[in-house]
Amino acid sequence: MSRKTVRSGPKGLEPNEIVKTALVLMEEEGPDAFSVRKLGAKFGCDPMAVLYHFKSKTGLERAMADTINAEITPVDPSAPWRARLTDIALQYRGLAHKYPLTFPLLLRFWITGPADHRNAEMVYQALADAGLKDRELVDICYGWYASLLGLAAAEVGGLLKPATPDIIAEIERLPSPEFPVMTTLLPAFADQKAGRAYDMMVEIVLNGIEQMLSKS
Amino acid sequence: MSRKTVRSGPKGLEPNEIVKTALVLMEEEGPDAFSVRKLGAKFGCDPMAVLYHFKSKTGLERAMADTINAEITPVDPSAPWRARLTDIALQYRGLAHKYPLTFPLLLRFWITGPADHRNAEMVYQALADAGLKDRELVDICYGWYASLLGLAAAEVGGLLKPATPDIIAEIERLPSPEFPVMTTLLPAFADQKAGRAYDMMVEIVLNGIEQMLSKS
DNA sequence: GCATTGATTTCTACGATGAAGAAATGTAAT
DNA sequence: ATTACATTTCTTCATCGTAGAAATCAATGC
Repeated sequence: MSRKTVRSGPKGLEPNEIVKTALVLMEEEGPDAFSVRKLGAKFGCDPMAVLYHFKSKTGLERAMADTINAEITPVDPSAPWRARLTDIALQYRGLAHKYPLTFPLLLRFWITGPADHRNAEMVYQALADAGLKDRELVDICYGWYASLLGLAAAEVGGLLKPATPDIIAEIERLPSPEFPVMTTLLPAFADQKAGRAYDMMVEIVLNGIEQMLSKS
Repeated sequence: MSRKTVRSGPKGLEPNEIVKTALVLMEEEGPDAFSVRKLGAKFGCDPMAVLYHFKSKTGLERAMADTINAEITPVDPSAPWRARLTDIALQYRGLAHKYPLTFPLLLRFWITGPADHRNAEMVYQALADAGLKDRELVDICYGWYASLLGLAAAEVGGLLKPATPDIIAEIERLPSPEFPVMTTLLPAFADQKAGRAYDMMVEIVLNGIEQMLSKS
């Protein structure tokens, strides 16, 4: 009546709203401190009320993952395949930066739901238009997706930030005999500005795919 | 007096042994059911005794991550750079298969500890030998590492296994209006045998890098 | 209007978890 | 023996996810 069309229940708790608020909470608290109880508190309702709409906390998290996946906007199907894939790649990077603490969920579930399928469909189409077929098509779609998520997750997840000295010291005390000079690289890692490495890797993979096309 | 032979404490609880047992427990229980208490039980000692050696559960997990990283065996420095990188890539895939439930820790910490640095050093060396320099070298070392872990994690983490029907139905009820034909791809995803896609992606990235070399 | 039905929401309770902090226990050096 | 120090245990606490029963509410059929 008062609401749009039909309210789902006494409190009008809608799954959509729950997920949206859950995303905010996750970004506020981080994956460790994120809890169903705190989420319930945000709605002023019992924790179990929100869990009712998803069967479990994991179900909720899956829905969160799929919801941010749904933020990927469709690419122009008439654009060249490389442009389409680059577009998608940049969008995923954007997602990772917008939801740095939620993004890792995508690598926990890998296949999240409908939005995920829609996105994979775009990649599939682009690769098909590039001229790939059958098994190669499937394999590379899979590979593209996995490496892309890895890259984006690494960028916001801490490949930039080295472990703190005391943590290193802690682990150092363990088994490893040899020790590397590589640490000099770390500051350079931290120089990772504006996703230069990301762009470069995307380019490299696309070039590799193109080369594979010309060979077959 | 002598360090090695003497046990560290009353119970002779050694960090090395703890981590080794922790890895077993993690593979038995999975990341959700893995707990410090159960680990303590395996040693017949108080849970806090194991936490004493690592400052927190997270510290222990970091040590676990670095320990499996340490299983990567050094590559032959005299081999051609492509062979070295391929070797490393395959070793990471092996790690993922050996510790499917522990491997995701590598994507949680990204930089885990000494063993991690040693491995990165090998990649760095290989890329340097390939002819890369400065910023490109750093960027691609970073990108190689991130996409590699993404690929390996995806293979054992479930990109093969589609979400169960009821989970899909659960999420379907949410926002997404359109729905794709892409689902037809999923069975083909599941056909991922013996890491064909993995090999192909490694090849593609290496080709892309080589191409970048010839351009500059 | 009223009872029924089915979908939500709340309540209570349970077992498990990570960890802080004090106390106890063992080992080694003086 | 005494001291100093490293390791282990014990107690306790706040928090967590969720099972299961009960309560609440909207809508439907009569």
